[in-house]
Order: sequence, then C-alpha cells, then structure tokens
Amino acid sequence: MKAAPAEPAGHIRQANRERILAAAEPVFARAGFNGATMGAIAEAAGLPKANLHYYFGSKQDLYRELLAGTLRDWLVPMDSLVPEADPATALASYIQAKMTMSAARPDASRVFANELLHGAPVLGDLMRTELRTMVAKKAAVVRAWIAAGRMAPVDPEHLFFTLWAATQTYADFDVQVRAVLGRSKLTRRDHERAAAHVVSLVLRGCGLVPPPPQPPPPT
Amino acid sequence: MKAAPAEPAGHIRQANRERILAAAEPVFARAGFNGATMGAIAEAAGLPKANLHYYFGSKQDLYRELLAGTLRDWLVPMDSLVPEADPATALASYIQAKMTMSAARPDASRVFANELLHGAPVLGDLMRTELRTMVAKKAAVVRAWIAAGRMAPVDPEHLFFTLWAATQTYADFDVQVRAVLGRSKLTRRDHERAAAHVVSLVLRGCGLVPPPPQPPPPT
DNA sequence: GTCTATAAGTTGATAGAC
DNA sequence: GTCTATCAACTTATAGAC
Repeated sequence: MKAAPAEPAGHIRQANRERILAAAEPVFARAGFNGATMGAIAEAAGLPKANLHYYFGSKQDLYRELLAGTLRDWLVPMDSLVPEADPATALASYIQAKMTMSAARPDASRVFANELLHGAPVLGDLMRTELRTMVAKKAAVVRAWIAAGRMAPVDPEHLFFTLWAATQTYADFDVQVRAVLGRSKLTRRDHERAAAHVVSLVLRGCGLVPPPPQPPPPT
Repeated sequence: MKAAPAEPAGHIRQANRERILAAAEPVFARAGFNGATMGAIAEAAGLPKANLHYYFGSKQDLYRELLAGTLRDWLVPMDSLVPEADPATALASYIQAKMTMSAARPDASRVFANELLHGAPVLGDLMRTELRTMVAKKAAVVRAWIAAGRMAPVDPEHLFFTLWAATQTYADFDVQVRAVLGRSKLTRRDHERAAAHVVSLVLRGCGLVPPPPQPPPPT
C-alpha cells in the first residue's frame, strides 16, 4: 500500500494542485517562463519548493497545465456564436465577454500571450487542433451570416484575430494603455469605455448598426 | 592616452555595436529577456561573450538600447497623420505601414511586446513621455477630423490601441495565426489579405468608405 | 504527504594576457 | 580593442529523514 489514502480520492492532492496553479499564474505573468522560479512560486503558494515537484514533476509540466486551463476558459465565450443568433447581439456579447476576461484575469491572458510570443513551444499542438477546429466552426457561422446578407463580407478568420488582439491588448499591454492615458491603474470606467469602443468600431466595421450602450452584465 | 584610436571616431565601435544589436534581436525575441543568454547572443554575433560586456556593459543595457531603437522606428509612421490629410487615406496608409513592419521585422515587434507584457520595466519612462506625447498629438488630429464631420466619432486613443493590436498581432502571435489558418509559414498573400482586412474593417468602423484595394507600395 | 539539504548544471560578469 | 579562463551566484531537481 502507498502512503496516499485511497478513499478521499485525492481531495488534498487536487486542493494543493489548484493552490499551486493559482500562485504560479502571477509569477509566470510577471517574469515569463524563464524568469519565473520554482522558489518564487513556492513562496507565493506558501509551500516548500519540493512540494511543487512532488505535485507537478517539473516546472514545464506546471506551466503546461496552467496554459491548457486558460485555453479552455478562453474558448468558452465562442459558444454563443451560433447561426440562429442575431449577428450584432452575438458579436457584441462575445466582445464584452472577452473584455470582461481581460479585466478580471489579466495574468492568465499574459501567460498565454507570452507563450504565443515565443512560438507556443508547449501549446502548439493544442492550438493546431482544438483552437483551429473551434475557429473553423465559428468562421462557418460568420460566413453563413454574410451569405444571408446579415452582415458585411469580412474575412471571418481575420475578424477573430482582430477581436482577440483588440480585447486582449487591455490585459497584455495594459502598461502601454496606462502610459498613454496617464493612469496609474485602469478603472472600471476605463474598461467600460474600452469595451464600448471595440464593440462600436467592430459592429460598424461589420456593417451592423451598433445598439445603444447597454449596461454591463451583473457578473 | 587610451588604447582606442581618437581619429576614426569610433567607426569600429559603432559597427560592432550594431552587429551585436542585430544579433540580439532574434535571441531576445525567441527566449525573452531571462531566457536569452549572453552566450547565445555572442555566438549569433560571432564574437566572444566578453566583447558584449565591453561594448554594452550589462545584458540589461544591451536590451534597453535595442528597445529604444524599436520604439523610435515604431513611431515614425504616425507622422503621416496630419490634419490636412484625407482621413481615409491617412489611416489606410498608417495601417499599411504598420502591417509592413510586422511582416518585415517581426522580431523587433516581439521583443517590444515582451517588454510590455512584463510591465515595461526598462521602457516605462519612455512610454510615459515620448509615446504619450506623440499619441496626444495624433489623437488631436483625429478629434479635428471628427469635429469637422469627416469621420465617425470614435475614441482616438482607443482607436490607436486597436490599430496597434490588430496590426502587431500578425508579428507577435503569428504562431496563433498560422495554427488557425493551417499554414507552416505566412505567405506574402496572407499578409496582403490581413492588411486588406484590417484596413477595410477599420475604415468602415470609422465611417469612412473603404477605397478599392490598392496595390502594395513597391517597397 | 511534507520538508531540509544538497547535488548538478547554468549564467552574467570580470580579470588579465595578448 | 580582443579573447580565454574563471568566479560567484543562482536555479532546477532530487535524495532521504520525518
């Protein structure tokens, strides 16, 4: 028999793993993969270094699990893009969802951005499978809207690139946004203004009449 | 007297510095500041490590000079945004210029993006001064266009954030673009298509009639 | 399952001969 | 101005007591 209890089925294990993942996110976000040290993550998690290796094996495995979780969360808002929906409403709420994520979990976005920036050495396979499949499906929805004359003929894949870039820039490069706006910190009103801007520009760009400014969801 | 010759006024010095800077760009782009090693840069430059320290003092000084040069190049295309210009033409050519830079020097863009991603520890001051001043000037131009009824009332500062994000995503996150499009490498046609998409979406988004697709400049 | 101690390897930076 | 040799510090990962 091992020392691990058989019945609780890994309660402690899972709790500790999540604790370590949560502590690792800001450390990887601020310093990148190489700049982040297991020591710093361990300190943030309130555990000895050795425990991190006990739970995740290596630094790269820990990093990989963090990223895979982010990609999953990241794809969820695309579900609302369905053929039956109104294009303007669906796109506006997708943009709003992405803007809300940028504001709520900027570190997750930054770790992801950093991985892409360096060529996606650990996430490349997932990008070429899961992400590509999902985008192909949603691009088909946009193409259907265009074919039905419900929106202007934009390139669907490139529309997604623009949407991701325009929304995530407020998380990934917020230091640039703050420098230009002269803010030491982005307020809730800054984020609302940013979201209104992106929604309005994109909807008009897609030939869709922007709806009157709607209050943010009670999330 | 020092060993350095007085008359040639640093010809060798400058040539070697530029050689090292050119070699450092792809290394920093691929590995980030911490992942890049002085050994790797020295090898790429074909020089011993010690020479890098002789010319730049420290790794951070080398990195700082590389970034400052990129920021300068990066601001140049904004010069064409002047009140007398036609908004549609000026914005289209600004976007084209940024897209061309993304395609031609992706590594410079990536090093810059990486610096922003980690909070601009070495470039922060320049962002809050030079960048902010330049954007304030160009935002005033956009405001004048709007006041004259020559384009839709978009938020000028946020318009720049969107333009930068939408254009640089093709350099910074090209691995994501390639994954979605199923390309092993982005072709010239891919970049043209991307540029046409961004120009068209933004011009329509700004209430400006997109001009017919113009051939790329002979650059 | 937890933690201390340490091994094994890497890196930025410098000394000093040429 | 160039380059070899080397140091001091740091980091990942593991061994082994508890």
